[in-house]
This record gives sequence, structure tokens and C-alpha cells, in this order.
Amino acid sequence: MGRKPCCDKVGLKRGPWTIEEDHKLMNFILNNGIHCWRTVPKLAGLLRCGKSCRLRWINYLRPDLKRGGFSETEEDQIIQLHAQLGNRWSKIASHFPGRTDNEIKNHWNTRIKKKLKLLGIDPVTHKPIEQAEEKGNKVELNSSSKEESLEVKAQDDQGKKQEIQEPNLDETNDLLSNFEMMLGGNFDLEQWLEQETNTCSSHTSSFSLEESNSNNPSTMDDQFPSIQQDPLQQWVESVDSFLSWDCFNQLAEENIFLLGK
DNA sequence: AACCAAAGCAACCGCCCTTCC
DNA sequence: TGGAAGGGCGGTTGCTTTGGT
Repeated sequence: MGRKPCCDKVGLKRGPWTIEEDHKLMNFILNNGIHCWRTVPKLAGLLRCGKSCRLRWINYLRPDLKRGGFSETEEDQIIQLHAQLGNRWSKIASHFPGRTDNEIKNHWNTRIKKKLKLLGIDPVTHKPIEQAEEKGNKVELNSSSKEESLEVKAQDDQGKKQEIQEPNLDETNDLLSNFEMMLGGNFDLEQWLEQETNTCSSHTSSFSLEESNSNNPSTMDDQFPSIQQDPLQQWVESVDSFLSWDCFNQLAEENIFLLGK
């Protein structure tokens, strides 16, 4: 008598998403917005469950995502927030615009946890590991990790103040509001593309458009030849999944989403 | 060059909470 | 007010990549 599954998994595709699936999902969401995740795969023509679509969008396709490694400052903040909130990753993620809970969780589990353990700090309680264990770690601490130890002490001191450095709220709000505007259907992609084509092509040598590259275009104008007719479609079909999203995200970092300003 | 182990990360699972009827 | 449905969240898995031998 278990709970009813979120969806009928029979006939549904699982595993890594293909570029085509990404395109379909992006295309659908950018055209229609998000109303009910359960209906998204059906309407978008995807053989995925709604949850899977939601996860893919939130963790990977969302245009306001910030990619790349975590900075020292971000790591510090994560540690402080974790000390206060525990494993409430979504709450922690809400302090990092453009970061997902999954990303932070992964980073915590793979790196920060180890770093803290190495420094003799229990990643769960954020207190020094018990004497016995601590002795074992001292050897390491005395050798290579001395600097890190001091760094963590500083973090600890900061934590005691119970003051967490707030993110740039203006930036966060701007990103969110523009993203909401986009989902609400008011996002003028055509205008955005017109404004930003040069920016994109200028700083993304890795910008790979395998599909549209058949003509070896040298500029974005060439890459989007019929942009005037159906810019969204052109854009979605032309992007090569995450490589192009790197470009997109880079633009987002440069406040390209602040169109409403 | 080949193999193995570790690390990193995307995706899935299942429970919990909220909303709606 | 209670039950069902849907979404959100945290934990876990498993595949891919990277580094070492």
C-alpha cells in the first residue's frame, strides 16, 4: 500500500537527457511558461515524467544558472549557512542566486565535507571532532593544511558573529524578476538577440553550434539567418545544449537579463 | 598504453508539505 | 475537514571523467 507514484513510469525514458530533449523542454517552457509540471512532458512531446522535466529545468536549463566552480567566498558562506540551517539545501541555495540546491549539495558532499574533516571539524556539527580522531588528524594539520586551518578558524570566528554576508539582493531580484518576466511571456527575445549578438560571439570562442555551423558562419547574424521570422525557434534550435548555455549564462552574468531597466 | 581507483556530478527515488476540492 | 494530487526537497545511485600506477 505504498504511495501512488508521481507518474506512470511505463514507457518513460530515463537517464541522461539528450540535446533534442533539452531543446524540446526549453522551447516549450520559453513559449508557454510553467503551469503544471505533470502536463509539461506530454505537451512538450517528451517521454519523461514531470518531475524529471522539473529537475532538468531547475538544475540545468534555467537561463539564470551560474555555472563554474565555487569561489572561496561562496564556500565560506555555504559552511556558515550549513552551520545554521543544516542540510536544508534549498534554503542555503536561496542565498546564492544562480546556484541550485543540487549543485551546492554535491559541492558540499564532494569537497567541503572532506575539507572540514581534514581540518578536524565535524561537517555535521561544525565542532571539532572528538579528541581521539583529532589526534589522528593533527599530523595532517601540522603539515600541509596549516594555512587552511587558520582560514577555517577565521571562518569559525565569523560564524560566531552569526552574521552572514548577504548576497547582492538587487542583483538577485533583478535576475529573478527578469526571469519571471521571461516566463510570463513578456521577454522580448528578439530584442535581446539583436542587442546581444555581438557580445555573445565576441567572447565565446568555445561557442559551438554544430547544427548551424554547417555553413561555417562567422557571426551571430550568420548563425541566426532567419532570426527576424522566428527568433525563438531559431535560437532554441541553434543552440547546442550546454555549450551554448555557457554562452547564455555568461551573458546572464553580464546582466543581459536586466532588460527591464 | 592500459588498467584501476577516486572524484565529481547529473539524475532518480521516495518522503513530506502544501494546495485544492 | 479530510483526502487526493502535485510540487519540493534531501538522500542516494550510478555513470563519466580524471589522476595515479
